[in-house]
Amino acid sequence: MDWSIQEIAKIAGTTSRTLRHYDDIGLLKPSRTGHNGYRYYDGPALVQLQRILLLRELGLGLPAITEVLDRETDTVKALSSHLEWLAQEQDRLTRQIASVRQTIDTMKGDGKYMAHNMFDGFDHTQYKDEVEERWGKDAYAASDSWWRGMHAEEKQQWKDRVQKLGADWISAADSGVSPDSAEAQDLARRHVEWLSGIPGTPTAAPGGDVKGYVTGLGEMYVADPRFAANYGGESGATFVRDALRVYAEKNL
Amino acid sequence: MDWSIQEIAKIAGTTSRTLRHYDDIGLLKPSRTGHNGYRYYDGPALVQLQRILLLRELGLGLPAITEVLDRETDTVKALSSHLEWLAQEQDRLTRQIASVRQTIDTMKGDGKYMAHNMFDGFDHTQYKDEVEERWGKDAYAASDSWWRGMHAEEKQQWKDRVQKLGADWISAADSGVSPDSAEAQDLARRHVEWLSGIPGTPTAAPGGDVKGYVTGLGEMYVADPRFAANYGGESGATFVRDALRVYAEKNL
DNA sequence: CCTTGACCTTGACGTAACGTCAACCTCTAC
DNA sequence: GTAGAGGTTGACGTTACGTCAAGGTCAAGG
Repeated sequence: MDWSIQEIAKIAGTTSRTLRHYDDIGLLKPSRTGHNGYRYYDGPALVQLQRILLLRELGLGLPAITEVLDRETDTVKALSSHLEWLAQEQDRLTRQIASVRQTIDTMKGDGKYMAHNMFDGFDHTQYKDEVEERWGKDAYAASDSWWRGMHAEEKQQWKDRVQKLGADWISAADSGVSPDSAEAQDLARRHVEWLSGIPGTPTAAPGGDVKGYVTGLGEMYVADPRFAANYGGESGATFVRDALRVYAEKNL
Repeated sequence: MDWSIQEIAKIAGTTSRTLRHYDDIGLLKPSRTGHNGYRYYDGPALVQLQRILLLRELGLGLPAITEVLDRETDTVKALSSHLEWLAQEQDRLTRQIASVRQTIDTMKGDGKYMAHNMFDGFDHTQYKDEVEERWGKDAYAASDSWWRGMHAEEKQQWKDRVQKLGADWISAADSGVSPDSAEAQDLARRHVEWLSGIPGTPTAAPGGDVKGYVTGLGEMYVADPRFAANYGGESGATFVRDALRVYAEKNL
């Protein structure tokens, strides 16, 4: 008693294409082949097939399954190492989900903060439309008037300061010192001081969450590549973020 | 100021091949192309690239990234729907891990139980080597002596009973009734009664975890296709498992 | 005998995002 | 002139089949 290819496919809950594939890769050969080339499968073949499908559902790759069935590799052993891989994947996914959440929060975040952050080392007029679109006309207008209110020299000074700070961050990151080193922490102090010059920045006054602001800012440097680019790319931004986090924990 | 393909690759932390790929699929075109075909990238291109790499790290597909960058699709929206997908994946992984654990436990499980279970509808002599290998010579010998101790008629009766039970399970499963229906529960009762005839089966006596035994058995019917085949394949085995679980909960 | 439809076969492309040759051109330095 | 480093365009390989495409085979009916 044997079955045609479609029959076992139905019985086992798979497709004929899959069976042909398994035949091609030598995972499951038909028990008999008609003179016309038709594939026929018997009971033991069905049992094998169901083993295969079970292992596949558990996420094993076909090569691994082949090994288990052919070379008498211990099924438990194969599943155990597979389990490790699954655990790693789960871990990676968990972290990725956290990152995505963080990024989303940062992007649609407070708005007040973001609008100011947009000035971080950029010619903000370049981003007018985008700032308006993302954080509203008011946020843009407020910061814009602050900026416009400056004299040319002040503007230049500001830009120079930004540039110097960015350059120092990059060289510090490149030098390989750790984010909690004295050097990095001094940069963090300068960074926070500089931030305080932007209107709207929270202060140590009651209700001002300076600490949250600074750490959130750090996250954003990493999340948004336009900021990251100003700190030497993602690795640099990561360094800045870590340094700011340490600084905020200790001093704010 | 612009960079060659390897230069930005290094700056952004990726490879030149990737950049060529992005060029091919239209995700990121070089800002300039030399007369010799060389690709050159400028600052804005770098920023774009870093955006792309960020989104990619978050797990977005290149088509999705293209859509975000090209068609002004809202990044937050794209990330949000991506987050849903990630959550689903995480869920799937979690369930798969549980299944693999279950299967591993079942396979290397108690041994005592497994050895007996091997008789479940099979000519156990057919599996002598495997039983010995997986659960030890003692387990096999014990069950074997029980089986050998039977008269031919007894053996035949036993086999008939097994066959009848299996057939009834299959027809019940096919009939579409639910596992907690009276019919299925009556089959479960017969199943447990039948099991009690096998030496080594736990009893209601102190220390005998009949409930755990029966539910574990059900899991194994699903996990091992050789058993599943006796109950009409995986769907049938699933039905048996569910029915046994309900029965065990209520009566054991 | 011929047709029709259901079922079978092999062959081959497509999928995601590049890694990895292969064959060949270009630029800089000695 | 010639390395040697770097650039270019193909094109195959990767996972597990889905999905045509083109063409035999088989049972039933006219």
